[in-house]
Amino acid sequence: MKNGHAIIEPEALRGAATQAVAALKLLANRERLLLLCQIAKGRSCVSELEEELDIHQPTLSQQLGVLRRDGVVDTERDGKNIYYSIRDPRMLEILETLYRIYCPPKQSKSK
Amino acid sequence: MKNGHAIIEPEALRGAATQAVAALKLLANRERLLLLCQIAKGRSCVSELEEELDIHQPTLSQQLGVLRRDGVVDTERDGKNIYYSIRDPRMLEILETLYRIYCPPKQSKSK
DNA sequence: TCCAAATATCAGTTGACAATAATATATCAT
DNA sequence: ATGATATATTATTGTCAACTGATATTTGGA
Repeated sequence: MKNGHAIIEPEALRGAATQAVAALKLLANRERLLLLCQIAKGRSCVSELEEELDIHQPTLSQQLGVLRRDGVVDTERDGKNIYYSIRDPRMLEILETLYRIYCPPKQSKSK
Repeated sequence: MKNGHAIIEPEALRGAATQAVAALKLLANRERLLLLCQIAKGRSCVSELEEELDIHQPTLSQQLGVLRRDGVVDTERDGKNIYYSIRDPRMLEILETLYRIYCPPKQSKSK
């Protein structure tokens, strides 16, 4: 890493860290991360997510509730279904980075 | 986000997610994130970190212990002091992204 | 060898998060 | 209005991570 980040005052740094940590906490759970990856690929409704991720419904809704309250995702009702999409572009940026690091195009390396 | 990531099989994706989540968990704590930022700026010893971050010693050592065991940091003894530095370049990449997102050069936005 | 400084480890407590089960709400079709 | 489907909420419980306090280990200097 280039050693030259913008110099930032300790107080501001703490503030930034608080924000960053809030986002990281949301990502730091395997099911929720996969969930966000799925939504990032394109909006999906709860039953689709339930099927693709094999998480059972109340748990899924609870997690989605967290993401909603934190402003990370948007919802849109279409008849009986509710579609989720990513709202916070910063989340997408982090997801991009994670893809780049942990999902290399050719070789997949498991633990 | 461009909708085109490398297509990755569900199993491999789960493996990648497991790895990513392990890293994210380490970052998803304010003190530990600040700690890593500090170390990323240049190697530092425990007492320096203790002073700069105002975390008391056993807690700090415990956190550093976690980072050590997970292969995220390297240690190097110099006399009575032990110096820490980042070992895992992937951590640096994530930290870079977080800086870009949450520590914009000019305007600092809190909360 | 003995002491002080730096760091690490251990045991106990607490608090936050996630899973589950049960129930509630909203929408559509009849 | 009634039933069925999709989603949300609530209460309960179990698990794990982090803080604290006390103690151990390592090193350098007297």
